[in-house]
Order: sequence, then structure tokens, then C-alpha cells
Amino acid sequence: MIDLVQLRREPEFVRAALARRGVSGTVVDAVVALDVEHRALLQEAERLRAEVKFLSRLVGEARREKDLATADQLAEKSRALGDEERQATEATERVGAALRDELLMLPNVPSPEAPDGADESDNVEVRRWWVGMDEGLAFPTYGEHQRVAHWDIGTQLGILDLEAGVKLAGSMFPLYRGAGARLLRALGFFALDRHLSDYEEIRPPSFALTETMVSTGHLPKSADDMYAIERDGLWAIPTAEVPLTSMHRGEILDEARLPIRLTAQTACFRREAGAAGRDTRGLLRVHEFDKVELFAYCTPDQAEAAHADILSRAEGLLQSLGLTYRVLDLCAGDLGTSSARTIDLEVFSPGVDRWLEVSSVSWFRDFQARRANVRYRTSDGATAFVHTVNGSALAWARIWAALVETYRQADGSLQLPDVLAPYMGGSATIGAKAS
RNA sequence: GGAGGGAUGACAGAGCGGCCGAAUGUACCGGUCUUGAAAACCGGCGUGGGCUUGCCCACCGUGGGUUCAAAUCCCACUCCCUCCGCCA
Repeated sequence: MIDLVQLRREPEFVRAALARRGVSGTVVDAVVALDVEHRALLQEAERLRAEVKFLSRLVGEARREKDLATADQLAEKSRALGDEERQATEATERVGAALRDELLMLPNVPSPEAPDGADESDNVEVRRWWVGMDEGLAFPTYGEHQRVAHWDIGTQLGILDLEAGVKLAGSMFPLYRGAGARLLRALGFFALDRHLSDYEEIRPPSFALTETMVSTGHLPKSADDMYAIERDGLWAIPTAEVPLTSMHRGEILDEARLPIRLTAQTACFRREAGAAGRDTRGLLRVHEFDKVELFAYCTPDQAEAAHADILSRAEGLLQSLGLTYRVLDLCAGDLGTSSARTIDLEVFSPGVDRWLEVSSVSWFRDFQARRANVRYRTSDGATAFVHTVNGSALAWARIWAALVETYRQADGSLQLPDVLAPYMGGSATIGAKAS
């Protein structure tokens, strides 16, 4: 949620900033107007309430002095005012609710550092990395044996069974099997082990209350993109960011505790409602995938370093896995609702010949903290909203695809990076007839 | 799922429907005393909002209701504890 006080003081600034991400000025103006109306109503309602309270006190005093005539008279007067007060309060709440609804729909103010642009075509490529780049090797050329899509490789090796997934849950719910399932498990263990020295491992629930979803900014705006369990008022989490952001909801944290760094691997559920019919094959876009998330609550001063740390960890994993990737600075128009600044990592997957987004490292400033009401107490006793940052490290379905395509050998087997061997029973090889 | 008990400030724990935003204790902060510390004593000590910055308003698990007036009375719900049942 953006800062209402800032909107009040610098409406032009907010209007200009949000215009960078395509929010029309009239929407911002409407919020400002609601705020003005709400405050006027609030003052009137509070004035009346103060009057009622004052009269009630006099009623009590008159009663004590046995002056029942005065007491009844005052009570009658207070009752009449009470009716007015109820109406005023009702109007205040109605406008207040409308204001809150509008405010929750407004996206975050983009960081000045986020490049201009309207959509993903305007994102700025910052750099690329590939194996051997530091030694002066050119961007890799991929052999014919690597130009095979992962869904074909998966079928050939018996490690991915998309048809079984369809049978169980419908399209875009993949089923991994054998060495393929083990590879997926290895990736999660590998990444979590790397982060544990600095990030506390969390295993959160896979479902969240509506309130929890609102805190991160996923609701009310993106309801269509999420799975709902209506009977129980729950939503399937689209990312571990959701539970992690709400872990300290409503709390005032000691400044000395910050930054609080957390990591969690969870299943992530996405309806992909806006992408129906796109990327339906294989693992490019699926309704359920595993992802390790890195997350931090921090002070504004710590946020930049925390953001950089998450980015370098995500890149570190990609480098350890020897995957070619590029780094994108998302333009203002392509930022997620809650983010002020986002760096995406896209891995190159030679079989499908595409760059696949496998990490999104975001700095939310106090946007989510404001919604989730997570604050910290500064050394001088004041309270302030924390900053939240997070990033994937990494999203495994697409990594699985890129690995399988990149490391396919001429004989059809897979020779995966050695770093995974300890997590795969000592061997990083998946043979054509792997057991 | 059934029966009972509970939910008040960082914590513990009071609170006849009417100066209760809330006693008291602990913790914490400042001060006096002390060579220093402890003890003792004095003072301070929740969060948010509005505007004429001094005042006003809201918040005692959540949401309704009764009343001139609700932490206090009524209803529903949630969570926690104990016991029973069921279950991985």
C-alpha cells in the first residue's frame, strides 16, 4: 500500500510516479478526493461522539447527585445526538471502505532507478553470464544433441510423464518420475543447504488466509491468478513470499533483530489465467512448481544490501549449475504490483531455444510492510515500517528443463553438474535406461 | 467431532455499566544516593488516526447487539488450555 500521507502531501509526485507504470491520473485523483471526503466525515463523526461522551458523563454525575430530572433531560439530548453520530459514523465508514479498496488497488511507486518502459519489451538487459565467460570464451554454441525440447528428453529417459500429470490434475500439472523426480529433490536440497548459514529455513503452510494474501499485494488485484479453496476461506500460495511476509504481520520488531533473513522451499500454485493457451507444452509454464525463496525484513538502510545479496545468491546457484543466463532490470511498466524495483534472471534453455525466467528479485520498500503492518522500533523509540525484499533461488521447473536440455549428451544421456552428485546418490549421470 | 476453562499493555495480573486507556507488580528508560554496581527512593514508560499542537477520537481476541454511557451485560465466531472420541 502506498503511503496515504505522502499522497496527500505530494499528489503530483505520486501521480507522475504511477504514470510511469501506466496508472491513469484520474485513478490517483479519485483516491485523493475520497481521502478529503473521508477526513471531513471523520471530523464530524468524532465531534459528535465527543459530545455524546461528554453528555453521558454528565448523566452519570447527575444520577449520583440524585438529580434525576437533569439526568433524564441530558440522556434524552445525548440520545438524539447519538442518532446523528451513528449516521455520521456510517457515512465515514462507507467512504473509508471505498478509500481502502481504491488504495489496495494502487501499485507501488517505482524506484527512480527502474528504467522507463511500458512492458517486458522495454526491460533492460544488464549482463549475460555463461560458462567460461570469465576466461574469455565466447557465448556458447549448442550442439544438435542439445537442441531437443525437455519434454521429448523427459519422455525418452522416462523422467517426466506429462500425460500422467494431465490424467491426475489436468494440463500444466507435471509429474516427474524416477531420476527426474530425484533431480528435482536434489535441486531443492542443494539450494537450501547453500543458504542455511545466513537464512533461517522455514517450512510454511501451503495455504493462506485472504488477509495473508492481501498483505503481499496478491489480493485483491490478482484473485484470478490464484487457486481458492472457498469452503475454507483459503488460497493456495503462489510463492513462499506470501507466508514469509506475513510471519511477522502486526508486529513491532526490535531494530537489533534486523535484518531477519528467511528461506523456504514450497510448492507454488498459479492458475495462469491470463496466459491461457500460451506455453502449454512441457515445463515452460505450469500450475504447480517448487521454488526456493529468499526473503528479508530489514531497515530501509539495509534493504539495498539485502536485495543485492539475494541476487548474488540466485546468480551463484545458476553459475554452480553452469547454466547460461541473463540479468534484466525490469522497466517501470513491467514491475509487479508491490515491487519498486525488480531484477529478473532468465536462463537460456537450448532445446526450446528460449530465455526462461527463473528468478525475480524484488525490493518492495515499505509497500508490503504497510499492508501487513510490520514495523520496527528505532533506537530513539520511534516506530517505522520495515522494508521487505525477496527473490527466487530458484524456480525449479524451468531450471529442470534448462538442465536437461543443456546437459544432454550425444548419446541421449544426461551428464549433470557434479555439484548435484551428492544429492543424487553420488552420480550426476542419468542414462538412457536409468534405473 | 463432544464437554469444560480461558483470551486485558513487553510479561504477569486487577477491573460494582458512569473521569478506566485501564490498578498493581516485573521488565525497560531517566534521575537521586554510591568510588562503581546492586538495593532503595523519585519520575517516565502501549498503538494508530484527526485537526485549530492542544485537544479530540479509536483500540481490553474478532464481529454484531443492548444502553444516554460497555473492558464490564447479551449473541455469534476465532484462537489457546484440559479431558473424551477419531486419525497420519
